Amino acid sequence: MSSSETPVEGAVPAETAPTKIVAAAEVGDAQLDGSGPPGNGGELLETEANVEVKLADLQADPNNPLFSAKSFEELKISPELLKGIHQMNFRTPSKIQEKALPLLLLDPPNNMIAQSQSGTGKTAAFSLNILSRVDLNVVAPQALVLAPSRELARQILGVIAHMGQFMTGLKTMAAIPDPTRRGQRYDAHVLVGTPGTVMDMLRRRMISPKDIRILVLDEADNMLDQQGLGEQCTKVKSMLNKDIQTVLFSATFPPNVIEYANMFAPKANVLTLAHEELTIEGIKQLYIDIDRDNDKFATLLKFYGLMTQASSIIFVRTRRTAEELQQRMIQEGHKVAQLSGALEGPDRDRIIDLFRSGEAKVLITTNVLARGIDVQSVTMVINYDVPTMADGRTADPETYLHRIGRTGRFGRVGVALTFVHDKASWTQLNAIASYFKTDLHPIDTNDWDAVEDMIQKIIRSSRAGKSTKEMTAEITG
DNA sequence: AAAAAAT
Repeated sequence: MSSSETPVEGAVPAETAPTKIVAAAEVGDAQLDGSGPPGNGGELLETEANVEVKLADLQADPNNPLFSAKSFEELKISPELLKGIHQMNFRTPSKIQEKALPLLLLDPPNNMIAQSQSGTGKTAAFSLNILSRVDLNVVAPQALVLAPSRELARQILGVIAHMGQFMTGLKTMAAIPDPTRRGQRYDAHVLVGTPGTVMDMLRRRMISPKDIRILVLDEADNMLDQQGLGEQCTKVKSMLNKDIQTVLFSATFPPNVIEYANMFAPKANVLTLAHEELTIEGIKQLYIDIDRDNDKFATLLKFYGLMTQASSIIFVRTRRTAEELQQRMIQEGHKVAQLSGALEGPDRDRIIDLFRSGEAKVLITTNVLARGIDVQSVTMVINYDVPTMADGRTADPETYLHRIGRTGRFGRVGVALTFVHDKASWTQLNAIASYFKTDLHPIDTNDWDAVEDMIQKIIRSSRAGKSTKEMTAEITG
């Protein structure tokens, strides 16, 4: 739209595109030497992926070193904010942070549309931009972040509050349904909320739009594309000032939403990835062929022991399945938590917090938690149901990618296991694999010991904090 | 189908 310029690769050595995901390295013996978990620094996040940078200003050169931040220190941010970044264990900007931060922080502010793989530090990037622009002397909403779920909104708020902990007087608030605050004004510098609630609060004048200068949509493709969410986000934007900085972030931007994204954030600087480059190398993608639908539950039971090695998420298609599966697991004597939009807000808060703390290790959930949720102890993701579109038949590659992205956070390794039980689910998984040009590895059900051993190794490596860079994990010999 | 509103 705004730029017809030829996309230019970023100022990184042009690596060969990672077409082969079927690497044949061996899972090294995890060195449980207490080297500790990787920090959140970018040094562990060398993804090989090439970010395409398209600048709204056609005169500007994307390879200009000014548009690449090799350190947080070189950015013009306050000592208090820098202290918060260090406190969070961020040492070096990740690839997306390196590219996005200089462009986000320019004055006057530019819009941005940015794509980066799951678990590479998108939240920190837009949070830093927000905090560096907040005027603490004005106690009124100045930045608004919208997310597709209550849980994600709370998580983002936590990151912003953590990063801004040394900014004296900073106030942040969650704009999510809260019966105890009915009718009260939301006078905080930064608000993070869900679209419907924010829209309602703006209408009721509980949120003043007057000083809002930044609007961020996290999981932007989902926010703009999904029926309901899209209208709500558009309505919210229409109630804000016209000249605000609009920032869209996601791991995925399917072709059908790009045009709308460009209208929502016009003249944006755009950072994109080819969809072949979206899969995270550290996530070992497996599938298991199950003969009959009825055997799915029995198969799940076989994995329970592995699931409790660290933390695991089981994704199902419907709220009802989530609840039924939990009941059956409990009947088998297993401890499992369950979360879906069918629960009340306070129960949702309680359960996700139990899962974060590790008190609940196995969580059954719907797509409500498919996107954005960052629990670094998650080593295993199980797709009990293959993700499909609304019709229940067509494969949903984006949701698959977001689901498996709940593991393998910040360069760690993880396992993603998808259940295939009939021709339809087999076709769907194949469509997903070819969409991302990824190979999925079959689990050999005849050699359970080998399966257990292989997954065990990955989990142990993950728990030891081994990053993909340190250790290339593999499954098939 | 799920999510998203105190509609």
